[in-house]
Amino acid sequence: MDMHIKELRKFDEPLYKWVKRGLIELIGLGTWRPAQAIPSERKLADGFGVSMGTVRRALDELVEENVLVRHQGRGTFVTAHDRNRYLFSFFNVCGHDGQRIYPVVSLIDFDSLRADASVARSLGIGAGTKVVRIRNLLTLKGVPTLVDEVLLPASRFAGITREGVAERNGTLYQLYEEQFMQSVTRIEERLRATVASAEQARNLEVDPGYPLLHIVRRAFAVDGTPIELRHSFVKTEHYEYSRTLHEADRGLGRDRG
Amino acid sequence: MDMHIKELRKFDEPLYKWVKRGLIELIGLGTWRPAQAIPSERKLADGFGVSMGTVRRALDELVEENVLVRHQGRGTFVTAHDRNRYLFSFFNVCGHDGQRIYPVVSLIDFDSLRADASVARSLGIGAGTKVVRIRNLLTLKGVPTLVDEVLLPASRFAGITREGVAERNGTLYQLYEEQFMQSVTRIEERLRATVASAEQARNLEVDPGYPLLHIVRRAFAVDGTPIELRHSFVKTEHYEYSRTLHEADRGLGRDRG
DNA sequence: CAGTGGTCTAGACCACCCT
DNA sequence: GGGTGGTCTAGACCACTGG
Repeated sequence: MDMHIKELRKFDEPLYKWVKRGLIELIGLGTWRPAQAIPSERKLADGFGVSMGTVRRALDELVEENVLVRHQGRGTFVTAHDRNRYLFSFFNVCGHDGQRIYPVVSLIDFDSLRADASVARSLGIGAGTKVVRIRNLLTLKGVPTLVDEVLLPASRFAGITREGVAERNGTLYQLYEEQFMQSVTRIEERLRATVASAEQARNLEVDPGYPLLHIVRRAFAVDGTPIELRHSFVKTEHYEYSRTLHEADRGLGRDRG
Repeated sequence: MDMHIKELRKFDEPLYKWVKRGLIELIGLGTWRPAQAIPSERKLADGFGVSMGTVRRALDELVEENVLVRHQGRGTFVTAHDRNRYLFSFFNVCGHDGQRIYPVVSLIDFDSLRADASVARSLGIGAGTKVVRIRNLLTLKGVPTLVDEVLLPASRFAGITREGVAERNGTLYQLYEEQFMQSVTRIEERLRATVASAEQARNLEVDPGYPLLHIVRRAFAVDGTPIELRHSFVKTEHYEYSRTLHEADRGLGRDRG
């Protein structure tokens, strides 16, 4: 097994939380890649020196958070996020009739800049730190519908290039996961109404001043730290933003673990 | 204890699912009212003739679904849908800093009309059926922020009056639950950007043409049928719409087991 | 203080999957 | 058959709550 768990247990922390943190750490280090199996529950229990029930509880929470997937009789696997999984999870734009459509993404611009105070706070990095900026136009069934600006902390995406982004297969989040070992498990979105700037109007083929849906999104990695800040501007003439909420899905400050 | 569990276990059903169904049944029958404690885990284990771990698993799921609430050292209680619970569950407007504020609601208008084809389809009723219309202005910290129009199928809200709505304590959803036995457990929201009409502008103290967030909401009862159609128009100058999404919260057709 | 839920153990037996 | 996860047991000790 060779588990080098150097981390100490936190004061007053339940054992299963410690096991969970340890597993997140090991996954983050790339010990097991997406779609690969992790050791069996019995082996993990031995490795961590706890009972199977305790390991099971840690695994339960990681499965609930979609970090792991269990297959009876086969094993427990690190979640692999294919195109559909990410799109259906986090792309909430659909037709007025509720129909979900695959967007065609075209890269408008790729550059880097220094984070101002607001961006730095949102990404949990120091002001003046280098961030990568990606700007896209999303077209749905031939209708230019959404422009966005994605900001990434350069330190977590070392080696990212315009070509890598432009020539990717699938979603940006798959790129984060496959190339940079950053899986998105949670997003936070704030929505406002605004009006189109000259450039947005040009891209979306409307007049300046046309009302747009402005979505500010922060995406979080498995360890709970922010890895992306994204501003999206949506023309809602033919498409709209859609979500179903269950009472159990509380709005803020939810603790799933 | 006196548990008259007549229900038989289903074939191939796990024990804890049977316990869970039994508890839901007993709660539905009014054995324990909202805000009342249910028997302790040990007593339930005895009553059902299973181990505590099995009871615990059933309770875990009911807590996750917000049917029960646990308080260490005190007991396990049937959830009461008070003002805070409904507000935090379904009112997603907050300050730009994320701060949640209690809205002050004032009734603009109350009347009834016949459903047109679109409304009828949204509410799952026949075209021409009578619907009640409630229009409100919501003010946050003195700032008029949201106007909405609520449409209810009159048949499910027999006896609803302007006075009953105006003089309610708490949210509309509490009114639905307490007066009309219609608990809201799920909502579906679609968001668009639009511009203020003359009347909306007057109510929200902006100029006509000001960009507004337009939220179309359908609310569903426990049995999954729609009971409310609501159009909200939000001035997002000082407040905004906010949601946190976990990957586990999939958009459509989710089954919470 | 006694009673509650929160955590944890060290197993058991089963259904399922792969070889 | 041998290994996996799925379920279940019959306890243990702890922290917290209320009287």
